[in-house]
Amino acid sequence: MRFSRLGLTTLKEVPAEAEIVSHQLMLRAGMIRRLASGLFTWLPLGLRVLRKVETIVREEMDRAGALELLMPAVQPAELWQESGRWDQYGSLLLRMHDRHERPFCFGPTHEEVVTDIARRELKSYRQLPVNFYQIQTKFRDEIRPRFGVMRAREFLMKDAYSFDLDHDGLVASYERMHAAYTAIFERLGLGFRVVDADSGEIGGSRSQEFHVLADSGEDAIAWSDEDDYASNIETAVTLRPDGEPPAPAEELRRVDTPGARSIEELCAALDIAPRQALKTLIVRGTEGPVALVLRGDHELNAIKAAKLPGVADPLELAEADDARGAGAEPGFAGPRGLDCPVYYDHATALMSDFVCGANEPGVHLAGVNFGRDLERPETVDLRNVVAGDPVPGGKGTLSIARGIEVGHIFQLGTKYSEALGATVQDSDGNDVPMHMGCYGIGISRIVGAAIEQGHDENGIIWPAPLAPFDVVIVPINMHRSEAVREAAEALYDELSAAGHEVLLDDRDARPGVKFADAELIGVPHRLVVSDRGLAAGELEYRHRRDAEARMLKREAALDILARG
RNA sequence: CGGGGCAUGGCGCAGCCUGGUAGCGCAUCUGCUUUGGGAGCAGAGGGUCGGCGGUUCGAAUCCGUCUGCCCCGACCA
Repeated sequence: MRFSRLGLTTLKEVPAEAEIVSHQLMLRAGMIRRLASGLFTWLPLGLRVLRKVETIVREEMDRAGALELLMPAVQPAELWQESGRWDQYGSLLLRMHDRHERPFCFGPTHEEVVTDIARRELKSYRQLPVNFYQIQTKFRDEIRPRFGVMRAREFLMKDAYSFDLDHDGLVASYERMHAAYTAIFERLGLGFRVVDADSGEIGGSRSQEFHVLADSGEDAIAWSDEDDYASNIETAVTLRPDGEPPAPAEELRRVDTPGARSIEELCAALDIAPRQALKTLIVRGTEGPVALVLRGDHELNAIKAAKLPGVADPLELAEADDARGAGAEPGFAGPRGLDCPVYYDHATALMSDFVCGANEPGVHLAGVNFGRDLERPETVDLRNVVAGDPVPGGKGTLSIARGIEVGHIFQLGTKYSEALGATVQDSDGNDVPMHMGCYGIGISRIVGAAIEQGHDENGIIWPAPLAPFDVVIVPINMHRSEAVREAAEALYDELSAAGHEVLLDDRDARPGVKFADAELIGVPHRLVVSDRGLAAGELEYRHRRDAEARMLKREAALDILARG
């Protein structure tokens, strides 16, 4: 490809709409352009990268024995009514009507459609296992699209669905996908981690997420430094600590704390550390409010809390009046004297001489102790893990990093096959619902994630398998030197013929402009052709990751490229 | 949806407070010079100042309203 034919305009300045590096660089490099919130055009340069990801995913899915098909993006409402999700899915689902006023939606996912195919096509256990997949545009009407292609409303996704006769078969299919995903992310050259995850709305028993590690990631993931435990922080388990709290050293007393409604304000007012305070949250319950009590420096885990008996799911704070009805004063709530169920987090078990709300405006209690001022509580897992927490398996401690969720695999079980009547005959001639798994990869999100992981102040640094071109030829003064032109053209032809994806910067521009664009776009190998080098039979070579360029004999430079 | 902000050529911004000729840098086009890290000079094109309504002799500027976009929260590949 000749640069002059690429139709590309790069930007020196960062468009104001872009918050994170990957979005900024994709705009600056001319990979994408925004059409509306969460909707993007992939320009030729960006599309080349998207296709690379797509190709690798397709090859590995095929290798794992999955069968590619292509389902409609637009789906009839009746299928969603059959599964019960037409009403459940909410406004994430883009709904529409055809000319006959029949309701449809733009598919956010394809469990319903694929299960419909399966119930029509799969009749016998002898046809199983089957894994159908597609690479297709999805639409989810996200409440807040952001970060460019990372959380777009329209995006490219690989979604796969496995069908097995029984649970054991499902587990085997699931393991095959786990292995295929691992192979995919390794081939893509991305640093990633697999973690246990909440199965969420989709339902089912087991689920794991594949995260590309990056500081800008929206998820926090925790893993063990000694065994293979790894989990999204949403589901990472905290343990009940061993031992007893220290004996009380202080008397229970009231302290005036006007205006100290948060832990931060309380600690500032009393000059204590957050871990010496108790945080009491009053949330909605199925029968009146429920109190959740945590150590002041810990964060409530809403997913864990919503699963506790008597707590409303999804988790919501109680109205102030409801809280007062249970004896709690919002902003100054504490467990003492409450008239509602109270859940204590494990970590509170070892606290002594702590501070908590007195359930009166402007007043807290200090020197509070369990066993004396409060009943010694049963504790539950309520909080997010923090770095240094013990690993649930018992060995080592947890580390925490941020990740971008690029893949998610689920064991669905029979939820959809039962709802839609997707059964096969087993060897005894009985109709049994198939056991399903589903497996997603965010193709377009991976492009953004790769940039989050690979960039510097000059632009993108692609992993080799994703680069839009693998080598860029920068001729110096090509438009004045016939020798340079001929050498550059010859090199271009030779490398192209050898199977390289070559970008020839044939623009009549100054070298600095070409260097800057080559680095912005992130082409891994750069060859500079100049009169100076030609006289010595040399080319200048520099890898995108190298600090300095070096002069090499032509053959030596070509040798580097040949080795990839 | 709740809270906050912004909207002026393709991109980044100024002008608005205190109403009166729409401006700067980058990008684009032409010419000349230049040519190893985002060149210089000269010239050119491109904006109904987000839409609608109001106030006024006169609105980018003041008022109202709608829309779009961005940020913080819940959601997700």
